[in-house]
Amino acid sequence: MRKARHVSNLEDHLGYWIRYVSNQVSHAFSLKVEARGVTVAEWVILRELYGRDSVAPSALADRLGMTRGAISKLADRLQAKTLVTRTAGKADRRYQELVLTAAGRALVPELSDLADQNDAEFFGNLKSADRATLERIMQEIVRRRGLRTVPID
Amino acid sequence: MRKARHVSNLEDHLGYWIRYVSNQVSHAFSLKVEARGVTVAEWVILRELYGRDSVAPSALADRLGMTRGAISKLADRLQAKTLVTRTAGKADRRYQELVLTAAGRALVPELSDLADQNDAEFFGNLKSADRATLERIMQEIVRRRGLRTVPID
DNA sequence: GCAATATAGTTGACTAGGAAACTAATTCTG
DNA sequence: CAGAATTAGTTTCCTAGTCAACTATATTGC
Repeated sequence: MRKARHVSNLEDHLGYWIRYVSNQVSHAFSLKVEARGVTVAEWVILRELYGRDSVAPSALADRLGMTRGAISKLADRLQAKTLVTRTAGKADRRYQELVLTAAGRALVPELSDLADQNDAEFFGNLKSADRATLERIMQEIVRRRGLRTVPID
Repeated sequence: MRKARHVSNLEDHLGYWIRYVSNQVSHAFSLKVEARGVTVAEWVILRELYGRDSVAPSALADRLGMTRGAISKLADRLQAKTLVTRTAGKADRRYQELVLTAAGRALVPELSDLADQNDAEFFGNLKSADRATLERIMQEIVRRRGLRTVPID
């Protein structure tokens, strides 16, 4: 007789539920920002540039946990949309200086509003104790695993 | 003088933290299953087929919230790995019958163990009250938004 | 019962990202 | 100070999805 082997259900895992919610939140947000002509990844870059004089692609790659190749292509797109400029560094010409254009600078607060809106849409109904618990647990997990990069996708 | 405009930080959003954790959990899981030669999406399909006589690709597409094109290609790969078979339906030849092979059937419990392991790795240290709260909140959000598909990516 | 319509699955064009090979600029070292 | 090693960014190839056009089968409605 075959040994009875336990096979857990997908829904038995907390990771399942978190991914579920995360995907929905991200997808909803992606619809919102794409109506403004940018992707979520582009939004994150714009947000990182906002309020800074200039940022090097490599710094973004490190901070966002993406490859330099990916940042290079993102910068291409953002430049094509005239939301950022890209110039060779003065001191060290290996580095580039990514800078928001006026259009980019104007767009960030609008996208930020969309982010606030999106978050409220999903989490606004939570009781504030639940909100706080959720935030604490997530941050605990992040801290415990010593993670460092901004999640993009 | 320019109007002061509030721009929220990325980390001000619960969605940010959840995506962060979700990405880490998924990525860790993906490394585990890929060491067994399958992707996360393939695992989800295998799990859906497990314990069922046969499932049609279209049913998977609906259930998993993926396009039929994606399922078609996934089925190609799973077939190439000889984990599933694909035969035209007897009654209605438009439908296919996806069925786990013996190898597929044997693999599912192992992958299921990896899923358990991965979940424990991230959430095992939580106090059980926190676990319960987290699960409740996530399910509440899912229920409130009337969502229905299994999250893949 | 046959044409119009609907449904299941496939395919090709496209997107976004990762990996690794590549180029250009800088720094290190002997 | 010249050659080696390092670093920043780009590019090519690959993967895994979506979307939309397409094929094949089944159903519907004169």
